[in-house]
Amino acid sequence: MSVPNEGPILHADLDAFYASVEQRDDPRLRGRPVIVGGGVVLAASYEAKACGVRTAMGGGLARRLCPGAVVVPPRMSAYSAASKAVFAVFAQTTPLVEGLSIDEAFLDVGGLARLAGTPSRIAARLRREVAEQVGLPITVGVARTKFLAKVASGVAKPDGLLVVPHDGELAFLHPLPVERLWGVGQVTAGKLHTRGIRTVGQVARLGEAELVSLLGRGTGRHLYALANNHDPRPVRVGQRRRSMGAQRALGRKQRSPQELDAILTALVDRLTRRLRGAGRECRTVTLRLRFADFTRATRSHTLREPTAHTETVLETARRLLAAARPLIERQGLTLIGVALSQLDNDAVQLTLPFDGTDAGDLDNALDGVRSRFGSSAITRATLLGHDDGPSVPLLPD
DNA sequence: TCTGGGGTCCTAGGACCC
DNA sequence: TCTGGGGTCCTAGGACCC
Repeated sequence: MSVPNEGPILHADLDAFYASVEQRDDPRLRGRPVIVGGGVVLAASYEAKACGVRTAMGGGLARRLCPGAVVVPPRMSAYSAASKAVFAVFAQTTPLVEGLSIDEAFLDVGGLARLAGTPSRIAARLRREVAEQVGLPITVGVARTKFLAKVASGVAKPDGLLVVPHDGELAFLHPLPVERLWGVGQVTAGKLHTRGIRTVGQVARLGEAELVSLLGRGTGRHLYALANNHDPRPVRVGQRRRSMGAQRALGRKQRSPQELDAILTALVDRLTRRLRGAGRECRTVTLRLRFADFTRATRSHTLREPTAHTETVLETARRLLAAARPLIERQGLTLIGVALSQLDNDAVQLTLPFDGTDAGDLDNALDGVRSRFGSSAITRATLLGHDDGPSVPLLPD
């Protein structure tokens, strides 16, 4: 579903989301550096960011950089409740909301002008309502296109509001460093830097052919369009998830095949449960591996028929793992993950099981018990004695 | 800085079909 | 015997984002 790109578009982005929720819920944390997460930083408050603490940083380094920081364990249910409340405020503003992650969304407010005032008034009210109703700071960028709105919110952070006027788009965009462009990460920025290109304006002065030869067709064309301010993408409502994954870092420790199988089983168990909970089925099962030297590999298999059955997915994942055994023994394994893709809607089951047992019924029975008594109520025999660790959803920043 | 977890999209080669 | 062009699907890798 999409709507015509009339704009203006708001990009609303919660600031240091997990850390802000912690500061909201515990007044003692306000104004202090807060780090969410133990072994690795899941989120840092702006006070902690000022010391150089960044998301995904190791916990040890973060503590050295910011000895005064309060480190708190993540409370995922609190964050997802806060996210729901914020998205409810978005929905009060306009039905045309495209969620990007747990803490970020585009809102198309074109056509609202007569009812709700100018875009900047709408954005200011949105910020006020999120503050009053949910108690969290949020930054909003306003522009004619999604890309410019997103760049604007990035520039305005934290707790800011920035409107890019129609007649000031290039003046806003061109002085910015190339890293501000959506889709420019370390690799692309590095390639541009070696050519002496540091600003968006310099990118815009290159020809499309030149960018394509430097960066490849996909990235080259993408950057050419963005730097020249061509972003026709409309706000899309009701986008469905295209894949679902779960992974687990293993550290340097050697794992026995039995241990690996137990971890794999736990990952598949968790994933297929989520899959069924969402009423979806998958066709492709991908095994993700990371080795001791931090290189990665994937092995995948596509099934003839879509499935949401734990045993079917597990069998496929086990075969992929078995086939990768020599690779793992050579390279050493530091992470194992499973991703499910080619997701379909769960069709009504028309086929009857030929042997009188229905794997789906067993899955549903197990899911039911778990949702009533918690996921620890039923544990596979192979998992006893192994801790699968907590599951962590999308990072906020 | 010895390094989470969950996603998206793009590219390229090979198999297979017409 | 040597050979076209086009399309789709699958697999694997890579860059990037939050």
